[in-house]
Amino acid sequence: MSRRSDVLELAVLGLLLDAPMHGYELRKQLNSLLGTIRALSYGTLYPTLKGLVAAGLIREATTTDDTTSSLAGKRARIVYELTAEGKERFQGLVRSPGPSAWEDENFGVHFAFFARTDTASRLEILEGRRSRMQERLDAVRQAALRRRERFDHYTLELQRHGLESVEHEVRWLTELIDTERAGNMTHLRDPDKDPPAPGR
Amino acid sequence: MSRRSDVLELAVLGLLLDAPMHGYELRKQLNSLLGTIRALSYGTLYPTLKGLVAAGLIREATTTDDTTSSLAGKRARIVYELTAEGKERFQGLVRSPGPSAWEDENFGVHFAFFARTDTASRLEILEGRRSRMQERLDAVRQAALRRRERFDHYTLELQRHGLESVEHEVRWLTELIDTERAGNMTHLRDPDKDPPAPGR
DNA sequence: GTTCGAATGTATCGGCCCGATACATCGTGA
DNA sequence: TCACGATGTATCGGGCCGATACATTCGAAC
Repeated sequence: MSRRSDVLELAVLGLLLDAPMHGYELRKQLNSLLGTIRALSYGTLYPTLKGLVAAGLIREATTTDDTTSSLAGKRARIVYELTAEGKERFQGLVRSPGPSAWEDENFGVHFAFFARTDTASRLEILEGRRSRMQERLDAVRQAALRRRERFDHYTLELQRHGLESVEHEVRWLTELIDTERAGNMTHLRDPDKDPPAPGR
Repeated sequence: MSRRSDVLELAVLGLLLDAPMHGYELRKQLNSLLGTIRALSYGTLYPTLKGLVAAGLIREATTTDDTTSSLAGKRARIVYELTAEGKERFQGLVRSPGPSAWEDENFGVHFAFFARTDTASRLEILEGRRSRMQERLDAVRQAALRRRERFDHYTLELQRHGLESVEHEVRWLTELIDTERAGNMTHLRDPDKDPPAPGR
């Protein structure tokens, strides 16, 4: 209930922002969206949905098509939609650098919903992530210098690969930041629409 | 008890293979070894140690230095060492392609203990991981082709970055496999010592 | 037309593992 | 001497996963 992971909440609210959905669809969309990055299991999803309803961020909207309704069956099928508080909450979450957003597994989820926010928030989060990755780079390099001989060949290879991966991410983030800044320049006056610089 | 995660067990047994240790040291070594890859928390470590003792894979060896012993204090300090079954079990684990070894977070741990096994096992695991990564590559590329237009700019960027990361890992694995094969050629007759091809 | 399997849909339960926390001792430097 | 940080063991609450159960609907094969 209390320390709900933020990022799951963000994902559910973000998807419901596009359109009302039921749980099954929610899971499918998220898993196709994030692919290998992160999966959402039913064991997490349904309790989360209940929590969000209890918190007043989403609400149940029973299906409009009653073509099936005789009397007994009543196929269970619960469509959820955002409340006003839910939309507000999503905006708060997607901009917030709340602690969990910086973790390796969570950052990608956060990023996947960037299209629903504005350039300023995007830049803040991208830069926050990049500076953290650079700190990590420095820390690992320091450590490597200090006790290089204590490690065997394979551990060193692992370190090297890890380092290169982080460097790769830093380059990616820098690219995105530059694009974002360039795009920001060209259409300063409408913060709602956000066609991010054309080039793919 | 039952479905113990394999990789934790591997790590603990692997470290104890080098030298007997107590929990605190175990945790420090592992976290410095794996750095950002994976952390081991006390909430996991101590139950795991108990489980391993119960399974007869490790045994408690009370500290030899009794310089401190007056009578009351008896600073709690439990040194663990491998049993014969433990060493056997480790060899089984480090070679086994047991399901958990292929997960993203676990493969690195497995890899970190490569120095304790032989070239054949290393090659099997490296190639297993590579082929899985290539499958993932294909799957993601397929998916991207099929429904490219359904995703927004940021989701596509996420996909691209993910793809590049996997490609990077495949290149790394290929390098390692080549080195391993070359090293295997040059000293076929002693599988115990394994000075893996000099180049860093 | 019927039947059978795959997709759609909701829900729970056991369990791993993390993060926080508590408690105790030791070494060291101000 | 006294405080603080490192060493050390241990537990507890809880989030999230994986498996599983169960019901309905649709399409394809026969």
